[in-house]
Amino acid sequence: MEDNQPRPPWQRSNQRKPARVPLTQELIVDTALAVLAEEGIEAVTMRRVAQGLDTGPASLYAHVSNKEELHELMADRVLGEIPLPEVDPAAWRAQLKDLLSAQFAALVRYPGIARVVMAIMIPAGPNLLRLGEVMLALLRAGGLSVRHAAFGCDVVGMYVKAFAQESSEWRGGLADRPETKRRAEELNAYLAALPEHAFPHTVAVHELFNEGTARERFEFGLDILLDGLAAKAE
Amino acid sequence: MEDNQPRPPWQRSNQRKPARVPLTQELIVDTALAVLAEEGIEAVTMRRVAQGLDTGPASLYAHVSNKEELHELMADRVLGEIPLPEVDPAAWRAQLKDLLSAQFAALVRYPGIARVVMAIMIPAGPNLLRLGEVMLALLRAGGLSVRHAAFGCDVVGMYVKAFAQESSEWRGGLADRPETKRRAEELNAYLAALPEHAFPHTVAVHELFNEGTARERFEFGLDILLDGLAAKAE
DNA sequence: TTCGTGAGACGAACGCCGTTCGTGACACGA
DNA sequence: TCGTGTCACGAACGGCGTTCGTCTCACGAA
Repeated sequence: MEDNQPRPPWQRSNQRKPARVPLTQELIVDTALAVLAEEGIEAVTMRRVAQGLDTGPASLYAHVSNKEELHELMADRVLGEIPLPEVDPAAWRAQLKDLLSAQFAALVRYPGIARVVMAIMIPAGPNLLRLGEVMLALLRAGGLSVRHAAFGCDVVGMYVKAFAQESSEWRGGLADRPETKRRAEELNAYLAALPEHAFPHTVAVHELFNEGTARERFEFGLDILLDGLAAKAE
Repeated sequence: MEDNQPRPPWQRSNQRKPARVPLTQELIVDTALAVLAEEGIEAVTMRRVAQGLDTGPASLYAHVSNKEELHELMADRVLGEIPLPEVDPAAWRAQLKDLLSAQFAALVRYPGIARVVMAIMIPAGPNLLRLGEVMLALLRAGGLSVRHAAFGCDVVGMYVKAFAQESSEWRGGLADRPETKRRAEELNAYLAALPEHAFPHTVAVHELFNEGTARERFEFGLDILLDGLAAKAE
């Protein structure tokens, strides 16, 4: 990150503050994502991001109008990292599944960003638009009507976002050791002590909650959705 | 809400502050839900709730340990309002669909509560437990294995929560007139001006975003999910 | 070379927020 | 009558998003 080479004297001479970086929107988003990856989403405050750039919070507002806008920029960047396939109509189902899995993975990699994505009402970022276009193309290639493709795109996207939110929130909460672990143990004890006549199924199922990775459960629902969408094709 | 009947004098005599109400957890949750219904979720602050009870924020902490706990209590209350059916194995699919629709309706009635429900990692409230039990019973009645029932319950519940969150957030944002309306118009103009060769499907579909009620789209995905789950039955 | 100008960095402050602490009022059993 | 413990609450702390006004400084015109 840092440039340790000795600078030519004519460059050092007239610069009081040694490494004055110009501070762009891109740089701000970079720093915000770094903070997110290391300290979680609620650490991404204007003050914390500014501190990561060795400046004050007021300096950010020249490049970003809001904390909300910063969050949207972060989300767009994260979802922009995933590679988009060339649409192959014969393989639309597999391609769509891969694409959605990649979305899931990208969202989970930055724990907490999924909540931000869910809060974005209108996906107007450039990367989000491209992503939506490809998903629509895949569904159309699968033989769905325009209407079904639109609805299906919506439903499937929401499923991925929601699962990523829950999954990463749980992971983020689990990483913070004492609180969540204690609650999980409490719940286990609570469920084990539950009156079995009143909650037979809950008791029967309760060990499955801790078992089964998030990815497994994610794919279970995803397959169901894709099957259902394929059945709507004409 | 208020009791305007004149009180017997012996009740009035030794009470300096005229209507000193004892301030219980239930009362706090009531007030919080009233604030939520009228002013949205982000108005539900400790200070605002306390103000609604004519007291200071510190007074709440005797009955509620956290803002987070308050939120969970609110969520449990809202989801507890929905009536649970007697499980009829022959009608499991219709019963499940009705139950999920009722969940959706309850979550949308208090705009913003869906986000809270999503953030609850472990549904340990009494009403949430009862709800889960019935959903599991319905899926088991539909012939699913324990494992599939557990996963299906998870998936379906998440779908409802996510859809309610998006839907109510949009509705909440729409009620606040100027900002969201402006963005929607901006997006319409933006999409209309989109290069059609690069985003053919997005352009073709863009009017469907504003059309089609949330409920319609909700049921579209719900039917797909239920079909898929029914197909897993043995 | 000098000077005006405009964009950007930033210190300080405002009004919120969640939460804690210490005090004080008050009902109740001894 | 007198502890005593519960609960309401005023005051305060630290942190947040955001705004305002000032100051620096590169750059083009004269």
